[in-house]
Amino acid sequence: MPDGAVGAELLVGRRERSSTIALVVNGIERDLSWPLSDGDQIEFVDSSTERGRAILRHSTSHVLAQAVTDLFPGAKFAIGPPIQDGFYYDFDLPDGRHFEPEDLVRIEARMREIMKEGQSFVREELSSEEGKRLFAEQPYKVEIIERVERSDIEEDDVNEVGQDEGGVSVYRNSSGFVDLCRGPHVPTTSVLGHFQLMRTAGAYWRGDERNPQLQRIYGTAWESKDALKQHLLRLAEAERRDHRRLGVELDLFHFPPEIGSGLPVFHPKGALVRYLMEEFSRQSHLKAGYQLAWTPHVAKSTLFEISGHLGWYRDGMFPAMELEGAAYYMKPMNCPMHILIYKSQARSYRDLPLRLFEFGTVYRYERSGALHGLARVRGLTQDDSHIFCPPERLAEEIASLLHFVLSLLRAFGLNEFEAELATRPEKSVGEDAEWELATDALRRALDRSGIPYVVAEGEGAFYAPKIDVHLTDAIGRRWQVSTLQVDLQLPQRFDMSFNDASNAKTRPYMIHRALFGSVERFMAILIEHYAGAFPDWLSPVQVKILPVKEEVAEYGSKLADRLRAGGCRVEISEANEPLGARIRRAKMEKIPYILVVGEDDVANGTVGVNRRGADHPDRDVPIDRFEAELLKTCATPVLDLGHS
RNA sequence: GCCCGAGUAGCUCAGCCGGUAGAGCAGCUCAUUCGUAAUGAGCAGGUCAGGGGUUCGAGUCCCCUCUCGGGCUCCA
Repeated sequence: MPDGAVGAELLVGRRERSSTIALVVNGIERDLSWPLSDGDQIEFVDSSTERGRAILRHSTSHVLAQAVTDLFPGAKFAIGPPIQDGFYYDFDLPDGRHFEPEDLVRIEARMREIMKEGQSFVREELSSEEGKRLFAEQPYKVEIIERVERSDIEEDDVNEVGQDEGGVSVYRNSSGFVDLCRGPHVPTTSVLGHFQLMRTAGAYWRGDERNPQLQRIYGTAWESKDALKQHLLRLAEAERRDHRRLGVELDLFHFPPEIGSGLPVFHPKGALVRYLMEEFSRQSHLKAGYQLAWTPHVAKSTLFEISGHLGWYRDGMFPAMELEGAAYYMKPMNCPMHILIYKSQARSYRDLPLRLFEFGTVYRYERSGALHGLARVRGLTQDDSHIFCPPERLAEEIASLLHFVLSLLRAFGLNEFEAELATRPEKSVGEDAEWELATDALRRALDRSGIPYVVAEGEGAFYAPKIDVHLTDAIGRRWQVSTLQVDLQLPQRFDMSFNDASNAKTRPYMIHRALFGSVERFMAILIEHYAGAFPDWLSPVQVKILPVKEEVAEYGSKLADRLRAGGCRVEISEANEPLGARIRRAKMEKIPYILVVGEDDVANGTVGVNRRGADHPDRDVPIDRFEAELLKTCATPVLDLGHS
């Protein structure tokens, strides 16, 4: 290649040509038109890789900005980065205008025109002075350039400006549209096209709620028609699994407006699922050496003053109730009350570790816009535990705790985990040595557990480092569930102690830990993970018996009695509507076993078994054999308590 | 909390330019008694989220409140 040749020339005659949209030159992403020098290290960026898609999406967001400025003269544009599955762009429309749903249709049509025109993206580098002149009418762009001048670039800005040059770079389209941008971009708008605008939203400038709110448009964009289609199918699948929809369809819970936002009631089937989840958890805790605790829902201000909650967390609490001269608060956490149980007697090292466990319902004032089905509520039940142990036991305790957490999650059929180790934030309290000891104990526990983890520097609570466990559900979404925190503050605030083996008064370490996180939220995750088809042991109804006609009803009810005696949850659907209709109804209820019994079965002591998910029913199964199968699949899982 | 959108029967939704509310499913009744995803007929079901306003007249237009949805912010 001659010196000064451009990237695109490398591709002539190569198979990668059609899907390569950019280059990586010496480790930096560049346009295909980037001039190359002898000795440059080159990689091709394919549009179907995450890197390629990001470029594609970023270019699509430019086209969006161009379309909006075409259709809304005077619109100011702010930033428009690629994001997971798509892109967005933030605008400030003249006269405080807002986008309406019909606007998206017009904008999308204009974008398709721009793409059809095949406008090229041409890079140009300017001094920041030139940049500010060019964007004189674009205050948000000027603000970004000024940040570049002060070297005060935030993560949000890196798509907008090149960090590696002294000035700024811009991209011009052949139509004259120009945007501040680091690049790279696809060579022309004709490369784009597999996109869809999704929704509009308000978004604060620079993500700060004190700043004015801009109008954001979200879109999705992909390298091919098929990839776009697959993405839209995934969205439809997520909608089908939405726990709020399934909660109504399966008659599990609802949110009565008369009670208030974020305060669910559980109907019999939902309450049963909850009971099963909680009971399994409770039994597991007892087997693992926990002791139960039970504490009230309200407490005097004194308690939360000592704990510090009223100091740091007042805004997140329900306001006070005045009673006999004292202020009472709904508890936002259970820990202070568990500490009082600890403190009810003088503790010896022989009592430790003391592991207290409670399904504690707490109340938190979540802002109305933050509420989301069962996943974000104002009254939630934590499967909360506080473990008090001597300093030297900390590492061992955390390791076995993490093992317990993962075993329990696995028992619910969840297998894909990733943890985050959140370390000391800048604003925090406590001694360095304590932080180090606690963080180190967490890190060693993670190493032993074998699950992948990342270190989130400075993401810890101000009083403690923590491990957060995330899981990936059946359709690849991540949820944060368990949290495990070493508390360096509360033992001091409550002046907790125990007598060690040499009779010295010693401060215990305290571990907070919730495993489901909240029962409500965990149920939401299970509903979505299983698309409402709970594992047999959690299904509110495990077996539905359908007598073909009334004459065999008695056989059906005897069968029901027998299966119930074995501990299974069985319903009968009488023959007052056609069999097909009853099958359909039971299928929609996602019942694991539908049993059809008719004359043949009465004669032979058999059942027709229609298993959830099976293509065909299984006729003439002897009752004994079915019962054995049922008892096996409906059994509560056995927790692996093997100590690591 | 903020921006946008929505709220009509238990559920899903229709209801045009303002003229007094409609379907399917679910429910109830009767008939049907059936072998693996919808039997038929009939009946009942509504303060059109709530309040205020404009109008001869409001589900429809305007204002306020509540609730929900999508985002932003927040999640100690």
